Amino acid sequence: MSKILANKPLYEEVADLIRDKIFTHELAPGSWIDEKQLTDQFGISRTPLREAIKVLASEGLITMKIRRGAYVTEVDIQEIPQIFHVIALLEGNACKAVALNASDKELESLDGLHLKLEKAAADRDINRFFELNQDFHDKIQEISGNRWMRKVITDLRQVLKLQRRNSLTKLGRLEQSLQEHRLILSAIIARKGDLAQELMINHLKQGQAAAI
Amino acid sequence: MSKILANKPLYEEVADLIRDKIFTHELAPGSWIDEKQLTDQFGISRTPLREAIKVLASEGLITMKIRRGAYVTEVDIQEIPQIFHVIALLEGNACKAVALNASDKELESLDGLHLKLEKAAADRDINRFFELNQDFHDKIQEISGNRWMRKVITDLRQVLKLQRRNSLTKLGRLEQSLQEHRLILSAIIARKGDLAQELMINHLKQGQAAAI
DNA sequence: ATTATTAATTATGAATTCAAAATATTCTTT
DNA sequence: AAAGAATATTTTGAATTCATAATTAATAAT
Repeated sequence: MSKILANKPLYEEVADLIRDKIFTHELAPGSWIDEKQLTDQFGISRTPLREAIKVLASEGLITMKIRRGAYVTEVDIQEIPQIFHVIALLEGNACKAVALNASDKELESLDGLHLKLEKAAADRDINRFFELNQDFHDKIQEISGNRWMRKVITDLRQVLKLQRRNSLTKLGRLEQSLQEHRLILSAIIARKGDLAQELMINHLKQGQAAAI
Repeated sequence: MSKILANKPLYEEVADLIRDKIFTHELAPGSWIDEKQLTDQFGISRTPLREAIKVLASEGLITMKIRRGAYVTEVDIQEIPQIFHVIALLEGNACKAVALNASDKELESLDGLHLKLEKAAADRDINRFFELNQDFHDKIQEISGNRWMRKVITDLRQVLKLQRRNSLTKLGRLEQSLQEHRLILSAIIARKGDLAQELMINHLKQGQAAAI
């Protein structure tokens, strides 16, 4: 690593690197973590690597077998709807809260984000769309102001990323997702809490269907 | 430790021990983790201790400051309602699911648990009551069958335990809590999903009020 | 006596070392 | 040649060691 004056502990940097590898499927679900290979690759010792592995295990991304090693968690396909269910419950509720309580200024910033999303879609910039799509959801949670709800959703989305590869890349799904966002946004702006909630839940259900 | 053939990795045992210390307030919120003191006390080296600390940090129980150490997380009092809100949303939903989908056998086991709870209350066995109270909630989640929801609730309850000391020990609260459980159980058995959900949410709101 | 500066101590972050368990390989034996 | 036992290698779990940053203590200067 040879980094002078790190602002982050090494084990966190390493955890980030491994997370990336997991999400890009460079480390695919079920594959074993080769400590030697990774320490060589990262140029670090086993200590911070093993600390990182333990953290990822407590996030559910990695599963540890005692005296046998650790492997990337394989999410049982039948658990995917369960995870979506929890996310939908929470994001739907956050959405309702935003519709009912957000300040005009907050709604403006949400609207601004959505505008960028429209732009990315028009440009057919899939990666940017994907990123902004995530930002839109995250912004709603931010505005709703429940730090803990946000953390839970973030963690669960992370686990979903183990499985899902390309739900948004499916032709037509992008356009449909955009349309759903439009509806959600207008319900929020119209201060229709229940409608916004329902639309968000439906939106996530669609995403789930596309993911499986 | 000097334990031959451990079935759990040492760092997990240590994490459990530290969790206990945190919940009993032997390690109170805000107090710094003294690595030397703990390694001496547990008779282990710093390696597994530090691994445990990192896991607890990712659970939110401990906060780490780089090159400065780790301390028991102090939950901002204004965040408590946020945490309760998430728990209520999830447990309420689980409760509804149980009312609508549980098998008769599962309801029987839930009823059996409640009976023990009544017994403990009659015996004025506070500790046992507290334990069974937790089991009752946990059983509902188990029956509802969403592993991930359960994990989320467990983690959040853990954070709550940082703060709350003795909400159930308050005179009268025990009896009231029991009465609320009775209502929830009968709504579930009567297969009234929405009512069961509402009662559970209300029950948790009461608990929150008592906790603050 | 109080503040600055420097030195000593302690604590943290990370690499290395060591012991034991698991896996792979070789050597028998049939 | 195949199965099983014995040995060697690798890998994991945990203690120890080492370097550096942070804190405390001690000294000097105003």
